[in-house]
Amino acid sequence: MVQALRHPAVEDRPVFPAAEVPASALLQKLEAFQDLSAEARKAVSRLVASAKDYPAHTDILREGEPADGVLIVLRGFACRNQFRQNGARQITAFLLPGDHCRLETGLINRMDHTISTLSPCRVARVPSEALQAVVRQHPAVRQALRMCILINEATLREWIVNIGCRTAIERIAHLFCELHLRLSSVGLVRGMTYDLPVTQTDIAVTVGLSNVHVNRSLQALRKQRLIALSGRRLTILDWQRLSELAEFSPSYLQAERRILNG
Amino acid sequence: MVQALRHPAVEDRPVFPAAEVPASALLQKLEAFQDLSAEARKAVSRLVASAKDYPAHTDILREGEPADGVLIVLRGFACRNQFRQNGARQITAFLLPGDHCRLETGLINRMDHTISTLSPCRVARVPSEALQAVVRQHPAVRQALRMCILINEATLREWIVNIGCRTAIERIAHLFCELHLRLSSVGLVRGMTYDLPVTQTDIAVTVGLSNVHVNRSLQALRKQRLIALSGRRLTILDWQRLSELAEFSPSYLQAERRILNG
DNA sequence: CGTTCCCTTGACCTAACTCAAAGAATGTGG
DNA sequence: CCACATTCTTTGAGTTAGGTCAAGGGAACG
Repeated sequence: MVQALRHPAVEDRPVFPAAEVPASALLQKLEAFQDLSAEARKAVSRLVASAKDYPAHTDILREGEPADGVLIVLRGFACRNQFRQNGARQITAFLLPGDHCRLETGLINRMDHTISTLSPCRVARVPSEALQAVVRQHPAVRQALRMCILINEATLREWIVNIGCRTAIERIAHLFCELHLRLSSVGLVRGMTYDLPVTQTDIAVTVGLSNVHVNRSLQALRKQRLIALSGRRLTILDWQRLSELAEFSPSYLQAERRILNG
Repeated sequence: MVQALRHPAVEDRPVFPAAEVPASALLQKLEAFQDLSAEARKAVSRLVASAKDYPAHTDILREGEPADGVLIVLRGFACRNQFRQNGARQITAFLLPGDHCRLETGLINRMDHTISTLSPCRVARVPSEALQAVVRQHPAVRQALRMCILINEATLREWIVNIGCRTAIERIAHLFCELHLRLSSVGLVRGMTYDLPVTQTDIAVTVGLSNVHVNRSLQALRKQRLIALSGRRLTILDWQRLSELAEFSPSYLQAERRILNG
């Protein structure tokens, strides 16, 4: 069922209604880096079997709470948040389906920031020991997870560049390109469209702008026919021009580019 | 030899002339996290024995070059740089004495950014195998290095917050507080003074501002008697107020606060 | 002792912010 | 299924933090 997305006159239904979200994003992501044996797949699946559902805008782990192990997002968008005393907030990472984040904070095993959901999420919390066991038995899993960690780090650096020296439009364009690639690697992109279950204020807090200015920049992107965005569904109308505008070079995500500009 | 630093009327000699930089910053840093046996210390020392000296403003590793293993800075300030096509630059990390950075970039073992010196540096490049060997024999070293990695990551997040939602003055104040703590953990702070062998433009490129505005913000910090800065030597005159201004909370560095405000 | 790099200052500009309020959606309870 | 409440998005008007350009003054370096 290929979609005709030539015109932004799009229906506003989600691309992936909750029921038909592709199964294990986690496996899909890991297998992009390493072939996994049937047992490895099973072991990984068991790890996340006890995942729980969280509504949107809910804290999964608050700053100061003791924490250990990893958190794995299976469905929905979550994020890492840091707060300032004046109430200002900064999102320092998006956690998409298949993403994991380490919770070990070293000596002091307490969160130094908050992890919360942006949309409704399904999230597994995996204790260190369980993870260690799997990783010890399945080196391929260890290797794949290590790749994820490297990518996460490269992404943090890329975000610093984004916020540090790009204009408002460029920042947003860059974010959209990044999300496209990350989501497509876990099968959550159809054509050039993906669900972006996030408010404009969330985007603002991610790229270091005000919500008003994000709104205006989005309109500029729409006017230039680079994107269509409504009802929390984003379509990239012109990948070529959008990625050029953002100076987006996907190598930091270590993903093969399977972007075909429709 | 305690210094009288009540007045910013300071002599402009470096705090640590090249000759008397404290020996192995690396060991000092690792031992802040883990006690090391004599053999472990020796093994680590051997690892960095082949360090080379680089002049200021020199690329150690350029974007696109194949790379592997780790880089360990023993003396001087280095940094990770990312460039934009228009020539704009963003520093995404400071590499201080004792800091290391992984060079494995995963599948594609190529640098996705450049590492260069800010001041003259002594840097060791350690191949994976050599490091692996040491780490395998000395779990304490592995553990300490793991801590460093977690701290590096937390620092990246903190920088995103810094650039994303603080004012110019706050950003610079935050950077100075961070550097103070990091340098003091490797014995490179005397009283409240440390060498900051970096231009104002470097600072600008670090915190996402223009050099002109950094200059003006520095003057504001001086006028408020929070810092003294001249001849590449920084003195924090009022840690209390400076860290409050920056909303600096040192926990992400996992260092015991041994800050005594003179 | 000249050259180069760095810091400083001034004048002007603009990208992005704030405040405020009106429409759209979306959700909720009756 | 409708009425109400809430949360988002959009728009307008005015402000400001920080940028740009340009040029002079120091300090450092070969």
